[in-house]
Formats: sequence, structure tokens, C-alpha cells
Amino acid sequence: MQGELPKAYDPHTVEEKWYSYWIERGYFYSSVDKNKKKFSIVIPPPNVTGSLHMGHALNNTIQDIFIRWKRMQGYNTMWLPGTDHAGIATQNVVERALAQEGLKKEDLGREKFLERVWEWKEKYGGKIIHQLKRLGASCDWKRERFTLDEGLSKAVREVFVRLFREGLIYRGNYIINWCPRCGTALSDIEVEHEEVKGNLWYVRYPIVDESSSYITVATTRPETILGDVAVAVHPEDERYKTLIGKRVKIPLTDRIGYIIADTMVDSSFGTGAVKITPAHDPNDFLVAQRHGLKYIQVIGPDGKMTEESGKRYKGLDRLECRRKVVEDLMKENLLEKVEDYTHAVGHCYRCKTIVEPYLSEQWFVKMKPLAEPAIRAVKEGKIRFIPKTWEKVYYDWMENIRDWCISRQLWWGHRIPVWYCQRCGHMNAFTDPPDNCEKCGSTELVQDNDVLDTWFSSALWPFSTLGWPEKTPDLEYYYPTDLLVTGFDIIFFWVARMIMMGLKFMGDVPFYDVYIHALVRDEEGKKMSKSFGNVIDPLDMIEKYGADALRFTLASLTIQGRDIRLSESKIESSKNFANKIWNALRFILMNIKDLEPRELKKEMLQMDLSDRWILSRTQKTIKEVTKLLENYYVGESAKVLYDFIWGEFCDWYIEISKGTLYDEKAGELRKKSVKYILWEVSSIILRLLHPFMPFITEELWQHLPATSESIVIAPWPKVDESLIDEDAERRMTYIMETIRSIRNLRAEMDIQPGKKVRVIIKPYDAEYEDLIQANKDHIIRLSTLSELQISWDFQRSRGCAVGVIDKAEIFMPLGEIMDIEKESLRLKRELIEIEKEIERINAKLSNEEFLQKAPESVIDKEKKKLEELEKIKERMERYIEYLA
RNA sequence: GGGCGGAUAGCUCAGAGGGAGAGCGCCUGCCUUACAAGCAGGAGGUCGUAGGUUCGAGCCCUGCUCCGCCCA
Repeated sequence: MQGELPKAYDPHTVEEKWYSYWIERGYFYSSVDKNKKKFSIVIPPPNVTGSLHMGHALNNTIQDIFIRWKRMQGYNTMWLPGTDHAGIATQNVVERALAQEGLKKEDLGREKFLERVWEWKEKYGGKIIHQLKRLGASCDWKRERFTLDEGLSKAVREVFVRLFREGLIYRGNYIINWCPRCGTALSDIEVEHEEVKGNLWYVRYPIVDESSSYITVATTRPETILGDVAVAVHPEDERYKTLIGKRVKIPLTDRIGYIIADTMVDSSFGTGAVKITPAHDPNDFLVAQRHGLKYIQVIGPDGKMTEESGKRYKGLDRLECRRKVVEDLMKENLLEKVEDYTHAVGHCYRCKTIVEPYLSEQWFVKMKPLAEPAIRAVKEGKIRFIPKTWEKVYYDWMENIRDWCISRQLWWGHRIPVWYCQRCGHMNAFTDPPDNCEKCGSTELVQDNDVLDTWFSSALWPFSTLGWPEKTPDLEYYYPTDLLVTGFDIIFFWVARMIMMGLKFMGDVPFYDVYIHALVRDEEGKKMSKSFGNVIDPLDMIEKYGADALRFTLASLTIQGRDIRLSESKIESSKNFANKIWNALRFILMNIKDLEPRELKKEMLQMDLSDRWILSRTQKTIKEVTKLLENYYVGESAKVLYDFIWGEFCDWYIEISKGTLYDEKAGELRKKSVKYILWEVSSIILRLLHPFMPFITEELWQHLPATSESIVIAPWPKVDESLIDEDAERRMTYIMETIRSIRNLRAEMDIQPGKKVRVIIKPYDAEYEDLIQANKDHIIRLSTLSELQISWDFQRSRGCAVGVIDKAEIFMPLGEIMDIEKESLRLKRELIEIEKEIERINAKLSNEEFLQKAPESVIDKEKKKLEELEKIKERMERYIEYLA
């Protein structure tokens, strides 16, 4: 590609162009090739209703970095994308749309309603897929899956039926978490506990046949009194021992219950006596089972009081009812006192409504037998969590796992594949609708109304997407996947369940490495939320700064074990970095127009110190970035690239190269050598950066001569050990230190930037002298000198500024214009610093134990340093004296 | 109540036992033919607190304070 680059990088003109190019060329598509090593990832499927938020942007940026990196390393990479049907969320969205038309889903009926949801899905769903492309995600789009696809649904039914037949899925009447707004059961982990300021009401329960005698219980939920059947105390509690077995009158009802003893009761809570509401509290439910108590349902599935609650309360909302019950208790003088009380209240993770413990018939998965092998897989190291700290979280949950409530009273989802025989009541579980009851042969079969938890299908994602239960070549080749990238918030929801299901049905782990990344928060560390108004929209950011800038920002901020605080200014910095690269390449491209890189070989090059230095630094950067990525240090690898490209390549090498490129006296081969190195380093930098910033690197790659058809499939740079040159690096630091020192003198002496000055360097040793001699031109150029003189015996005059470094003294004769007072002060300030340092080292070196126990290399280093500092100190003192 | 993470420059954060760092912000000077989205120079820190281990601690151990998250 020819033509000069514009002065500033404009992401808009570039991003779409290259994304379509990549798609056209099919770089992201993968197929089974047993001769190639594969690297596969399945995406954490976003909700089909969702749109891209920062969490997705981070999650997918990280996945894309790894998949692009591995692709460049020559792996047959496959990143499988898709979406999740998100039962509750999607149904809510469509119900809301219906409400606009004044309709309820019941008005349409199940079938018609589902048609509407599919319509909605086709029209609006999967918006996020398009947004992932804007981010640059290199997914294999031909493999896109949806959890309600026919193939995946078949897998769901297959798993259900097998687990049911093994007795690992069962149905029963239990207290589950119920969301009255969503009208469905939830699993334990779909409930978010939140501290709520409430009250603790102390209520008197009159003891039957003992007028004026009562037992007081404390409760946070007085409305459930209406469903009480007993009062329980701890059997060892001396206060109540004599009351056990007595009868109490349940307030506001006509019911009589017993005072029972149960070890579940915590004597230190409230009065030590608790009311028992079997149908509305999980603990009370267990107590009722042990004591054979009745279950009285006073709160209905809509969160309103039922017939059973009595005429006065029936139809009231549960919170309204609470107020009324309290009022009535006061009237009857049964309310002893009220205390402020803060306690955790469960909320629906989808709609934040207060969850109700609700007794109902639901389906459950028995988890213990599935959890055990899943724990082992991690313990044995077959699966690694990165960072490792999450393994503990995983174990804690898995070791205390409870059965999983999988039935949802929704319409949108995988309907439970069980048909009830209307004649004999048998439960027929089949992957396809049966014609007859397998037990009695009856044709009167009715399918269960409920659907499965969306996470049930997500748990199968790593193999259901590859064709399971069929034994497909894909499944054989790509499973287990190599890496899973996800947030810690779904370790229980998703990661753990995938491990259990993968082991159960594939006989192998679903992935080897689980990379857990942080949550993206706002600048103040708050969670981003729409209602709080602190959301930074990734698409706005892409629009404003480019996808590469957003990606690079997120990657840089990804430090293991720490949340990300994002702000727009950080994205702006990355945009500036992109522009920096753009302009570096713009400069290089302008200057290497006549270069034919293929004609040159490294052996032919005429190199100076700076050339060997940058080549060595480049090799080390390759080494470091590769190693960091291998260990999942995403943020650190981005930082290494940033520092190298900006701080070394641009600030030093490019600046130095100008000397040669613009020098009319420089020979043709010498010039060519510099051009070649600029080209070579560019080629490496672009490739190293490509996983982080795919668009700009492709655009520049296409402009760079002698490259391949796309950077996407260009080889990841390999380290050439022969180019690593420690000596060149060491010597180059002397040159840079010299230049910095001169620049500092200029600034301190208020010398105009354009003004060329004369400098005399008094070297301390011959090596340094040779070094300065050989690199004289670079020093002159980079510190704007008129002349650079080397002298072993230069005698300074009063109007002469001086800089003292390890290897030399640097003089800048300024004559009358120098402010002697100021110079003297400056030197004194510097001297104080040096003396402090000398003091510190002296203290160390005069410590016997240090000399005995510290490694020799450390002692040597300190000694050397001291020697240098002493030299510097001596000279500075001399000059200060001279100026006085 | 149990567990986990954090506290380092004004802000956001790196620092995997041997000379306190980056980005942003701030100050000074520059439109120097890649880049003012830039260049050069600079100021700014008892590394939360009290102990301990060590020749040596921002880093390891213990207690405490504060903040955040998860679980019950």
C-alpha cells in the first residue's frame, strides 16, 4: 500500500474496512485439522437481550488477545461465539412490550406468546453479536450458537433424561426462593442478599389455660404469624424447659399450637423462643418435618395474602399486611416491644424484588455426586484457576453445595421433558414426546408446564455447542477447550456447573485454564449501573476513541486480583498511544520508501551502538511479552509494550536515527542499515501489539513494505538470542545519561531550546571516552550542541555550568550569562542528595553482619556505587568552593 | 458470624527481600521538518498503624484501624 499517512490516526476510516477484510478472508474460521495443534475457547454467552457493557468489553478483549496471540503462534484457533436465551430477562422484555399493547402473556397463550418471543429475538436479539464485531472480536462466526437452538435443546433434554433416570434429578415439595414479580422459583444463588434496616417485633403468644401467662417471640416478619403453627425453644434452655409441651394461642388467628423443643433454635437470638411458620421459612420447614407439623400457606405466589390468612388480611400485599398485623397486635396488647434490626433480605437477581420463601413442587438436581469429581479435577490440577485464589472460593462453594432447583415457572426456555400419565400418574422422561405411558401404556400424557433454569443449558455449553450428544469430529478435536475467560461473579452460576456437567457427560474437563478477571467499576470504585448513571458505554468509547484505544485501556488495567476503575481519561491516554504509534510509523514509512528489506541481510548491515541497542531491547521485549502472556499477565504485557514503544523506540531510537537519515555525509549502506532496523523493529512491534490493538496494527502492517497479506496470520515474533547484546545496552545507558545530563543543565540554566551551546566532556575512563567519541554526532543532535569537545584536563572558569555523572564531568561554558548564585545553589542541592546516599551506603557497609551475610554481588554493587558517589561528591565540592 | 481482597505521589494504580515507579493532573520552557493527541526539564512519597522475622522489609509473619467484595 502506498501513499502518505494522514497526520493523525482516525479509527473510523480503518476499523470497519479491516474487519470485513478479515471476515472475507475467513481468518477466524476454523475446521478440524488433526495435523495442527488446536486452541479453542467458548465465549461466555451473553444474554440475547443484552447489549455490550464494559464487562463484556473487558471479557471479550481478553479472550481476543489470547486467541489472536495463539493464532499468530500458528495454532488452529477456534473461538466459539453465541448467546444465551436468558429465560427471565427475555420473557420480561417481551412481556413489557405486550403490556404496551395492553396485553398479558396469558391473553395470548403459551404458544402464541412464544412465537412473539422468537419474533422479538430475530428482530432485536443478538444485537450484542454485532457489537462484539465492533470491538474486533475474532470469533468463528460460522459456529455461532444459541442456547435454544435445536441441537443445544436436544443436548439439554438428553442430559435431563439421563440424570433423571440415574436419580440425580428429582421432583418434590420444598421451600424454594420465589420471586413474586417474576412469578417463578429461583435457585439459591439467584438470590442476592442485601442488608436492610428493619425491625424486630417482640410478640406475645398467650399460653392456653394459663390466663395472663405468655411466651414472647421475636420476629422480623410479623405477617407470617398468620401461618404459624408452633413456638419452638432450645431443649436445653432453662428459661423455657417447663413450658415445653404447653399450648399457645397463635395471635390474630383461632389456631392453637404447641411449644416444642428443637436444637435448631438459637437461644441467643431475640427471646430464645421462635415462632414456626412451616410454609414460609426454610428452617421452620425442616422443624415442621421433624415434628410433623402442618404447612399453612398464607402468602400466595403473587406476594398477596391468601384465603388461609383470614378474612381481615386476604388479598393484602405482604408488606401492607405486615403493617396491619402490627397494628392489630398492638390493639390486642400482644406487642411487647419493637427494636431496630438490620438483617440480610433476599432479592431477585433479575428484578430486585424481595424474594419469598415459598413452599411448592419443584425439580432439583442432586449435586453432591456431581460435585465430588469436579472438586477432584481442580485439586488434581486438571483445571487451573488464574489467579489461583479463586480455587478456594470454588472449593468452599462446592464442598457445601446444596441441591439445585432447576424448574422455572416461565414459558421461555427448555420445557421439562417429562410427561405425566393422567391414568397412573407415572412420570415419563424422554428426549422426544412419548406416545404412551411407559408404565401403563395410556395415551393420556400431559407435559410438565415448567421450563429449566437457563443456567442448566449454559452448563452444557462447552460440549452442546460442538454437537453433543452426537460423537462429532468437532467434539473430538476441540473438546476440552483450552481456556475459559470469565468474571468471578459467575464462578458458581456457570464455571462450576460446566465442570460438573463436562465431567459427567464427556468424561473430561471442559477446559484446562480458567482465567478469572476483575469487575469493571467507575472511577470511584462503584459498580457501574444504569440507575446510578455512572455507566461508561463501550460503544460510545469506540465511537469516540476507537476500538483499539478501548481494548488497550482495558488490557492495561487488567491486573490480577484487583477490580478495574475505569475513566474516560484513561481511554484517552490509550488513544494518544495509538496516535503515537501511528506517527512513528508515519515517520518510518516516509523515510524507508527506497528500502527493499528482502534484499538485505542482517549480516550485511553497518550498525552502530544505538542499532545494536534497539535490536537487543526489541528481542528482550519479545521475550518478556511472550512470557507475560503465557502466564496471563495481560496488564503487565501491555505496559511492557507501551514503555518499550514510547519510551525507548520513539523517544530514543527514532530520534537518533534521524541523525543518520538526514546526514548527507552518511554512506548509502549506513543509511540502509538504519532503515532496515526501523523496518524490522516496526514489523515486530506491530505484531506484538496486534492482539491488543488489531485495527491500527493491520492498517500499518498493510503500509509497511515486505509484509504478508494480513497481520492476523503473521507469525508471532520469535526471540533471536544472537541479537541480545548486554554490553550494547549497558553502554547505551551511558550515552542516554550523558544526554539527559546536558539537557538538564540547559533547562536549569534557562537556555532557549533552539540555542546551540558548546559542551566539554571530561571523561573518567578510556572506555567512556571512546564511547562519546563514537557517538558524538548523536549527542550533539539530541542535546542541541554547537560543539562537543572531549578533554581530560579541562579547567573550568567561573561562568561555566557543570554536571557530574558517574563516568564524567560535563561543562557548559556560558560566560557572563550564567547566574553564579543560582548555579551554586543548584550544585549544593545536588550535593545534599548525594551525601544522603553516601551516608546510607556507608551505614550498610560498616555493618559487620551485612558484610558477612549478604551475597557478594550485593556488597560489590554497594561498594562500586559508593566509589562513584565519592568521586562525584569530591568534584561537586570543589566546584561549589570555586564558585564561592 | 465466616472467608477473600485492598490501603504506595493530588487522582488511578504497578512494584514476585537488596538503590521508591508509571499514567493522568501540576509547574517551567518549546508549534525542533513523525506526532501540541506532541517534545524537553521539574516539583511531589515517615509505602494505613503497632510489633516481629532478617545483615537488610513497600514486599515475609502477627495484632489493630479503615475500605470493598463474597458467603451464612
